[in-house]
Amino acid sequence: MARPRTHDEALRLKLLDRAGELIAADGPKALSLRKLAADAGTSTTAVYSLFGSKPDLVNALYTEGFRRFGARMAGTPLTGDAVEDLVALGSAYRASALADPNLYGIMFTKSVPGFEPNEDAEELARETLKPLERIIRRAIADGVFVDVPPETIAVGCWAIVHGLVSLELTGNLPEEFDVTGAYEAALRANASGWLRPQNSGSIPS
Amino acid sequence: MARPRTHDEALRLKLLDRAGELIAADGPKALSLRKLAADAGTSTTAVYSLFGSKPDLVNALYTEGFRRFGARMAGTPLTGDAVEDLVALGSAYRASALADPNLYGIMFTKSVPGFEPNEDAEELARETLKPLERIIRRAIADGVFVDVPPETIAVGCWAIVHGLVSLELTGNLPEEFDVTGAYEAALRANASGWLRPQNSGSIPS
DNA sequence: CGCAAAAAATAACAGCGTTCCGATACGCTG
DNA sequence: CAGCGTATCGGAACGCTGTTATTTTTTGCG
Repeated sequence: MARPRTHDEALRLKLLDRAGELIAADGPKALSLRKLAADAGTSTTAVYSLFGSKPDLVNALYTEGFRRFGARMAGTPLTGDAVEDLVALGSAYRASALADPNLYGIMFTKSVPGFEPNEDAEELARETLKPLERIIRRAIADGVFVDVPPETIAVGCWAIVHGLVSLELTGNLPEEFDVTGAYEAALRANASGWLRPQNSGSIPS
Repeated sequence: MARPRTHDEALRLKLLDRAGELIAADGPKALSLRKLAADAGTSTTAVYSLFGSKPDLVNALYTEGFRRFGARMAGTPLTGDAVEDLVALGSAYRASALADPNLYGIMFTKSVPGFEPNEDAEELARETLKPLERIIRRAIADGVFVDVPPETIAVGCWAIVHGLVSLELTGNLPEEFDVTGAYEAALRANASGWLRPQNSGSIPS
């Protein structure tokens, strides 16, 4: 009845892969549909038939980014000590960002101007923060953390890791700064701030 | 000797003003030199003779943003209580961001793709964080905060306010979330985490 | 075998930042 | 006062972008 499609799943993956490379190498600005299509040996139309538009292509990258990010978070070994576990999750968060800074920009800092994630992608993104919530809920239930809404603490934890990573990636940290050390100290200080008074005896040096 | 210039300081201010409005209204993506020039009743060449390029124009916006931001920070009344003063500065930071979110994006989240602030602008930006450093240095000297490099604490404080504000501006906070309350609680928890043990008795509820 | 339909590639469109170039309008000089 | 030199300006042009329309190609079925 018609011509069989060659814009298949393989090409879709190839384009996604190459798009990731382009962004990782030279930032979101360097991702051009024309260059992308030329690199993949096809035409710009392929992107439109496979993804719909450039924002939709970015949405696919966003989703893939959160898949990897979620795997890192869910795969972080936990000890049961809430403060240490929050530090560990924060370190995984940072490692994920440093592994592909430009992908991180797409995921967390709206670095591609016209792009907004769709509902599915946002749901996936929210899902990746579940390990964080679990730790906090348990710590509150066990009386280790103060009894405030868990969202409050979760947002605070997310904020400090996101803030630290953003500052690091945008080059806003001082020269000759022990990033890893300061990062862990800041995470520990932040987490310790939510300890109930009788548990707050141990403060980092 | 030659034709007198009509691309003068007044036009420069007019362009900057209008550029700020365009960005504030529809985001950095909506700032087009052609539209800007047309709105100001001049030609695109004017922008190039007055600023040099689009990134240079954005640099002027960046500088103006940090001038206002610095005034807010320096004008925040302080009490001498380190934790409360850090909360106050953090609230001023948030107020500044909410007053013009898109300007905040230019200043702190590299929301204009090709733009990098020049050396003068970066120096001005660093200067605005001086009040933060002063508070921290005194708190360490007074034995209120633990004896770590002040940069470590400063970065931690900057990170949490930047992280919280970023999450708020990108719409990543939960629905029906008491932002102001959670913001202050998180700031207080973070600052409290740097208290020396004997001073850490009072934790927010 | 030819025809219709589906898919892919090419070309076109509108917009962008930037640069070039001809037109313009002034101050100095003769 | 006329005319020239020159600094300045505005419009047009260049190369790029994302997107859309059009044309070409390819295929299975009657």
